[in-house]
Amino acid sequence: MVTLKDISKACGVSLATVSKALNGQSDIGKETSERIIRTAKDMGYLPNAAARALKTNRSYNLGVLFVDKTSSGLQHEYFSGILNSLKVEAESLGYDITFISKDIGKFSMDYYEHAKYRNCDGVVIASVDFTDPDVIKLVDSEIPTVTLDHVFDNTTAILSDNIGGPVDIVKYVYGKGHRKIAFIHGEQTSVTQKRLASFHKTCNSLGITVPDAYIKNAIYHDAKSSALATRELLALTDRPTCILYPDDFSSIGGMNEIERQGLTIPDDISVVGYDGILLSQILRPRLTTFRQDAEVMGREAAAKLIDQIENPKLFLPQQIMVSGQMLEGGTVKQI
Amino acid sequence: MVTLKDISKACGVSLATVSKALNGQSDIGKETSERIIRTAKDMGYLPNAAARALKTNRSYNLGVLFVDKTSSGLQHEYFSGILNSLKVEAESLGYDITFISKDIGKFSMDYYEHAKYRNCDGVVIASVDFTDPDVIKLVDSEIPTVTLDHVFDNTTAILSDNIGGPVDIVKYVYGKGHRKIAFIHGEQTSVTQKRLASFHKTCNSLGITVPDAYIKNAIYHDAKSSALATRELLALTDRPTCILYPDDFSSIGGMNEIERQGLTIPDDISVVGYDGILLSQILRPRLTTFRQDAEVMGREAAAKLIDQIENPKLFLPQQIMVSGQMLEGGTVKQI
DNA sequence: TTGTAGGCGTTATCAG
DNA sequence: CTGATAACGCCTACAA
Repeated sequence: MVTLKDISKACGVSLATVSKALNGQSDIGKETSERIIRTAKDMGYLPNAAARALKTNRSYNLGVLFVDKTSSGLQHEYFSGILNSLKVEAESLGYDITFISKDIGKFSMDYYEHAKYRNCDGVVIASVDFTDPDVIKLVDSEIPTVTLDHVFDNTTAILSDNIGGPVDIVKYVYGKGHRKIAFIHGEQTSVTQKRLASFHKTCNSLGITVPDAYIKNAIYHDAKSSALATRELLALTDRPTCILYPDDFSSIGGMNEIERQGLTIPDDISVVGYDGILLSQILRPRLTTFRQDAEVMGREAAAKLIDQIENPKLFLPQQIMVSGQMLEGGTVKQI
Repeated sequence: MVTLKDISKACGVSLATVSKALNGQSDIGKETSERIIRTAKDMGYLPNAAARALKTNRSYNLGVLFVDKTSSGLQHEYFSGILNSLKVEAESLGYDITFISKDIGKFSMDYYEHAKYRNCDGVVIASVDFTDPDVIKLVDSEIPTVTLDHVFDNTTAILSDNIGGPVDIVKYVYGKGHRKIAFIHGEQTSVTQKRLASFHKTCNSLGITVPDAYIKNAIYHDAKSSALATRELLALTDRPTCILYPDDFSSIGGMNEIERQGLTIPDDISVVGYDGILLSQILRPRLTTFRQDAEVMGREAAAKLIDQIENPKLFLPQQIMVSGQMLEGGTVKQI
């Protein structure tokens, strides 16, 4: 491994001079500087991140918290989309990404300790149980954090528009003539609460009354529970004409159930998803859904976190709303 | 931040003693050792990974190469499944995971340089273009590597059974009475070559002749290209009775095309996928497909790599075959 | 059984 | 403009 020392020998200058030249300090002669940079490249010099981190207390490394109860946040196309754009943006700004978790090896650490141990300059928190005390500890610590889809007091949050989504959806299906709209929602989280409240509010403002029986709970990204909820809805004497699902993936479970009962989509029942993942757009009929912009969410998360890291003086926690958009497919009928 | 020095002061012993006690060296008095460990915990001591890496040349950090041409290897459920289990296994063995890529920040590095810069103890190579000279450079370097689904000379490879998969599939559909079997394959990679060769060989051994027109190329994870290939197959005067797809996801494109032509699955045309991702199991009819065991692949990759890192003397490159299994769904008709 | 001291590769301060 | 030199936090002969 070639170090600064090797270069200093090769160039016949001091170690300090090499360091300065390579870091573009202004107080080095232009010629010397160029010579040093050239030989450094020739010799295949690479800075040693560990040494640099030790000295500067900056690792250029971002932690990412990506766990959910099913341990499969990564399988969810929405989240893997976020991760991907987060990675791309961070890398373009010179930062690497490391997963943060509890219990690394025999050591039992919490998230904060893990991030600290790895000298993370900051942590992006996505897809976790935000009520976990370990998450709160991390958020309350001195480590800069950015949360996704959850607001804490002193942290920047990147938020998908969980109010606007249901508004757009309900207005859309209302415009298609639907008045009996059922809503199957995911497990209790602040995201779910927002979507549900927004659903009710929008229905209310449009003069639609939603029977309690039209609200069903299920589990995100779980086709089975949505199928079950669907079956219950179809068994009602006063059936809904349109069903909103927690997400695109689970809507497939619902649609299967509908078709199993000999009904067709959208002629007998209309269906709307949520997320707008790739999958939704290759189904036939194309799924009518609300697209969350995972790419922007990931990019913003990285950008805001790095901004906070690099300009701590200017830091003000903010909530950044990332808007989505309706994707009109063929699963909602005009009635 | 609490360091060894702080603990040494608090305990009234030397820094070296603390280090030894915390690392479980045998040459420290039992009492002293216990006292040190206790106060370390009380004070909330955490080792500093950077300092340790600098000193020991071991980072307990694994690099992961996860890029494909579309920059979306992560979106592919098969790969995100591998990543997930890789992560879980590595963490349980005390290793963290960092993504490796080209061009981090203004620095333009290749994969090897990036891994070196981050002091990765080893790198898992998955989902890349294995002909990329930068990949070859990394594989040929002194950094331990493990590849997924591709064999290099001096490296351990974790291989999905791309020979056995097509064998099982062809035998299965043959058993269902099919003799006119078409195969739509993904872009040219060694994986594709193996599957294709195995397909031909198996057909041959069963006495099936496959017309050239039954072999179509498409793109992995791309519904559109599979739909197109499907259309061409259906236009043949002597149509296949069964179509094999490059993967589950793209098979949806094919199935849409089939249904758009007024044909039903499996009554008019039978269909088989590849991968056995979650999605395939929630479709109705359930997709008949060959499941690749992503969980085992990820786990083995981590385990073998770490084994190689920790026992370099005992290292022998090996090829580990991870077998899959047929998942019988409802998309292949008995004829 | 414990302590001393040197060094891993960098950066930064301060003199020359 | 350039060069010593002291840290950063940790590990490890070697000495006591």
